[in-house]
Amino acid sequence: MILKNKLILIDGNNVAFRAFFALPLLNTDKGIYTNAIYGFATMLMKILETEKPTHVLVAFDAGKKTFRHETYTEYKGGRQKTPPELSEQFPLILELLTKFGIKHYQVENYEADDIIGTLAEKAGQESWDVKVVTGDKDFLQLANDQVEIALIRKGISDVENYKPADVQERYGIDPGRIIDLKGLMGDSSDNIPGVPGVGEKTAIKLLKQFGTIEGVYESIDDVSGKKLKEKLIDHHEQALMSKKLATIDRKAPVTLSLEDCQYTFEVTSELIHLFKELEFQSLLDRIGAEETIDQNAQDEVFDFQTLSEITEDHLESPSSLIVEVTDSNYHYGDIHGIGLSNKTGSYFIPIKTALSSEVFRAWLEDEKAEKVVFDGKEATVALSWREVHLKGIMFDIQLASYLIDPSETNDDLAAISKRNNLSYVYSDEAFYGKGAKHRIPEDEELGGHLARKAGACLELLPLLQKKLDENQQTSLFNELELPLSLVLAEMERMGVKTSQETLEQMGEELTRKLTEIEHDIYEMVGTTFNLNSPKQLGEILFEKLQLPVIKKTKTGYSTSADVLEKLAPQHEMIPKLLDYRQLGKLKSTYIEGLLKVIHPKTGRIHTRYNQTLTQTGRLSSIDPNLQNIPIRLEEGRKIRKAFLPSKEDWVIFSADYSQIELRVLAHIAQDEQLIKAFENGMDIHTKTAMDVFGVKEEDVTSVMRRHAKAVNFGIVYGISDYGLSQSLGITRKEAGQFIEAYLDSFPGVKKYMEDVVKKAKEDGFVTTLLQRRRYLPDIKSRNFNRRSFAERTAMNTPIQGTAADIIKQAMVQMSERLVEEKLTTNMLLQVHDELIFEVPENEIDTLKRIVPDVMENAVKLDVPLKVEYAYGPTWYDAK
DNA sequence: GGGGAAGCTA
DNA sequence: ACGTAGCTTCCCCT
Repeated sequence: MILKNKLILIDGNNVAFRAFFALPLLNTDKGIYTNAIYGFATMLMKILETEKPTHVLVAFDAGKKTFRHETYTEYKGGRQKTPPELSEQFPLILELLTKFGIKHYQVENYEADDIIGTLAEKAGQESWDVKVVTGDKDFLQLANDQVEIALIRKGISDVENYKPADVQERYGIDPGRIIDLKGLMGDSSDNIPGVPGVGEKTAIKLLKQFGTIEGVYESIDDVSGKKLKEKLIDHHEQALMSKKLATIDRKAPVTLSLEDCQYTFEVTSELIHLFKELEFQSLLDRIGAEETIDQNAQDEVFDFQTLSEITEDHLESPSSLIVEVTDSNYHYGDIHGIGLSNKTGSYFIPIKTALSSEVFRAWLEDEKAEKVVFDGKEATVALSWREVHLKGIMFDIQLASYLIDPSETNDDLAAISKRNNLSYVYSDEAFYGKGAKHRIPEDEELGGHLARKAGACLELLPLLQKKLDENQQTSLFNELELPLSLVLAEMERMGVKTSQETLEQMGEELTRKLTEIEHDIYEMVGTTFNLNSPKQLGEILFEKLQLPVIKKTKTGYSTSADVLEKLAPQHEMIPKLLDYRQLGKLKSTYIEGLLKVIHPKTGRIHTRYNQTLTQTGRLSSIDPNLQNIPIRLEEGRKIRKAFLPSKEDWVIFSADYSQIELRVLAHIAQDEQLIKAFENGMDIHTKTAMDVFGVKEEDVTSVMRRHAKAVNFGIVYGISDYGLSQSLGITRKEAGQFIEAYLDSFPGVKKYMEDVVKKAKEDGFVTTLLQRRRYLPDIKSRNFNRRSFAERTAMNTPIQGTAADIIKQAMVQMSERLVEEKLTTNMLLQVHDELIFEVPENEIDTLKRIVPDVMENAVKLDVPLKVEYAYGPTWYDAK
């Protein structure tokens, strides 16, 4: 069988522009912008994978002037200049194509359109399959039985394929009439005038009636509508010229033959090299290039010694210390070796040697022996499970790196090293392999890796110290984050006692209810299907039952709770479905999920806090996430009954900041109104309602208060009229008026919002009260969505981040205070604005005094902080 | 194994 | 086409 040739023609300029504007302004360590290149490569790979072409060509526009300018000097006039951040990416896009083995081509005086038109025609005549990839609708004129147009819709990888029938379906005209359509309606992006006042709808109507522009003018008397007729007559010439401009030349002087475009799929080492240079890790994964150990790293000789006996001489201060854990969850993993580095050298210590050495154990526990670590919390917890109490951590590379720039990859020592021009460390992923390929090598090989890691930490110490200092983050590091990491280590190691029986009982009840609901639904609908599949559910609701489609997702119908609520009156199964969703969530995530992570030896759940992840400075919690245990609905809230104190007659004691974010806002914005309201102990939502709606306190209705509350949330999140309208179910205009009224009532807030965005534009970053930092490169983006998001982030991050600073400070002080007061109380959990303790009965009164004291005075603000507390036999009762 | 939808928290 | 910050589960495709 002879395989049919398949030619892909790509509109290079168009794809590059789209990629550039669709993606954030990515750049490599060396400061090369890569977003357009990345987007181009992503699109290319997708096309090559799905289409498997035999021939490929990427066509580019040549120069500024084309033959179309002879027809109309204003052609493509008024276009914004190509941003330099994009133009500098073009040479690399060409290099990328070369390394893919793909031909690129341009012709003086002609546009990419004409090259593509000419070659598409040629290939079509030879009965090849042709596909044109572009974002420009003009190309639809080329569609025919051989030529299909792939229109990029939004983003970079979302395409819509047009065969002639699809053009007919979408526009109601044949592909050949697209030029008439453009001739009538014009095209603002190419500055093609068309006929003023004629848009897509009118143009299509005319073409359906008369066929072509020429047809329209031949029968101009039959055109209905006096105004329209006049406009057409007045702009006769212009319409014909516009049509000419929109016509793709299929006879352009293309010297390239079809065979010149031959393409064979091949992953070359050159391509891999380029991807590495451009830091396209995800694309490397996609072409199946196993992350190999960096050539540079491998080449660099690294001297180290494997110790079979440890003496004091090996333990200089400071030393970097790597405690390597086998499992990603350090509560469960084994330690498989120790790396050590100081001015006497770098060492690998096999784990047996380490744990059996009295000298080494004593050194680990010696507060005065200074250690530099990478993730001290991990090392502390892992050793603590083995009854070794690590002391003397003076610096944590991971934490420091996170404070310097939270947006960078901070969980990979190799990446941090690279950013600081150290190249001999292997990344853990490359060294151990990932997924099914994960393996832990024998000591001989392992030793080098750990010694290199230790060596890098020691070298990074002064570099990161200097950066912290330049950022004025030294005290944030020393006084807050480093001590906090040790507090968190204790909390994680302690864990929280969880009743398996309680969870199991709740699980059984949920299973019963779920089975019943499931059957009811099947009966009502008359068929069985997977209730958990949004796809199957969508088909049932919107096709079988013909319910109205309220919202769509990228992949199909939306079946989210807000959609279902709107549909509830239309079908009796919907409320059942909502119940099913709610209970199903409880069962799978919370009952089964939590049962899986109760530690078999301690009977407790040991979460891990990620201290180096969030962009705002908050903690996050994983495996399990104990920061999203249900509370809003009673059924879910009952899950909290499973969380208990360790011992009899102890209680769970919970304390939370009241309105911390609005208080922080009042302080940062120095808004007199808001500060006064908090000083007077007012209900802040009521106060907001009074000001926004201009009523007296006693006249604030519950609806007004609810709206005011939503406005307050909106303010904290970086408000938009759209967002507020969504959350309140009001129009965008009304939401806009609420916001305006709010900002008039709180002028300090208004000024803050303006100033913080301005400052972010100047500095490129925003900061919190304690000098935490977040960079916002998108704040200068030309893409409205990206820029708006960055602006909201600029408003929100100092607020959310300062609140995080405050509770972190409180945790450090609370931990010290518990020691000072010789209490046996344990701090167990942190949930962003809330601390949870387990407390023996005889310490409750003390805690009632010191917890609010510490939390309210952790940081001095110009507004009072307020803490509320509660306690009871389970977490559920601490309300 | 990964991406998307959905839903839980502050 | 869109309120801030997260994590886990499920489906479904590769």
